Amino acid sequence: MLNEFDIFKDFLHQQKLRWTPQRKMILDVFLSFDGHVQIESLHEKMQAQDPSLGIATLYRTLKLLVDCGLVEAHSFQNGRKTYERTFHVRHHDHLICTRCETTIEFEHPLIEKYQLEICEQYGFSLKSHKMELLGICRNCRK
Amino acid sequence: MLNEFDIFKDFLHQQKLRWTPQRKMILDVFLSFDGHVQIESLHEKMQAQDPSLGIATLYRTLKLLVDCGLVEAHSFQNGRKTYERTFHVRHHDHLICTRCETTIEFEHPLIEKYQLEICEQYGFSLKSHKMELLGICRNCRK
DNA sequence: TTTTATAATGATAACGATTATCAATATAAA
DNA sequence: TTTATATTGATAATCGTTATCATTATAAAA
Ligand SMILES: [Mn+2]
Ligand SMILES: [Mn+2]
Ligand SMILES: [Zn+2]
Ligand SMILES: [Zn+2]
Repeated sequence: MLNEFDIFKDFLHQQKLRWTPQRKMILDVFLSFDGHVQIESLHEKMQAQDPSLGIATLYRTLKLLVDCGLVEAHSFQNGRKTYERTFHVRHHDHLICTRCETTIEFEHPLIEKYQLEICEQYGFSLKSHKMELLGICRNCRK
Repeated sequence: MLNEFDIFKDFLHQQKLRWTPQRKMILDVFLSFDGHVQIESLHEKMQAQDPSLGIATLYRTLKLLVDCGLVEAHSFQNGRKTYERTFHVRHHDHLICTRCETTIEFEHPLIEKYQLEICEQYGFSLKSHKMELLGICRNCRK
């Protein structure tokens, strides 16, 4: 049973790239978080474990993880990206509260189906999609 | 019958802001474009009409136009924003070709309906949404 | 029509997240 | 081992957008 580390290793090998202690540690740290993570949090935790690790390597590795399909990058609100694991995680879209920045995850099979229909209609080959519903969450409405 | 200029003027007045020749010209130039416009195009056309007009004012005015609801700002691909008029233009979402950056506009009433249902379910007050389908367009697939 | 309070302007410096650069080092295949 | 080349960390650069600030323009009030 393949886990994320094996998948990443295979990907690197296929691309003639190399498996390094830095990449291992970054994947390790990334997986220790749940949900949406920001570079800043990853960097802090990394620094705690090994202060010699540079932030450029963190950015580079995250990009590789996205390329190999283990991670999804979101550009929600404030210009900062967030990262989310996708391996053994169901696809979903997001409700985003513009007041407290909380996100709620949801999925709707019919919306996904209609998206495909629309693409067919225009001869479009769908690779991915982004759907964000922006508003005020239950808590913030009180 | 109100047009964009009247609406903008009213908005400014409500907010105790001022109607200036620069704001008039920027709205004028903006409306002379169809579809999605980038700052760069607006700036070029502005410079042609009046080279003394500064780019800071362009950014500031676009932001006001978004605030008053006449314009929608998109952050599609490369970090650059595009602007689109919304007055007397039906709401729609976008198919975006990641190869040639062409966009196709579409609307799907049921998708919109399900979005509302999801929000109700989570006690969420929906303000706006963003839905982008990314892939390869018919032309680029050939 | 002045006066007056304050909003707007243009030039340009600053911002800030991400990328590029580069010399030193590490990896892995031969 | 050797060797080709990928990777690293430090840091400079990028670039669209904002903030700053002194000067000027607007519009309501007098
Ligand atoms: Mn999520
Ligand atoms: Mn559009
Ligand atoms: Zn909230
Ligand atoms: Zn295309």
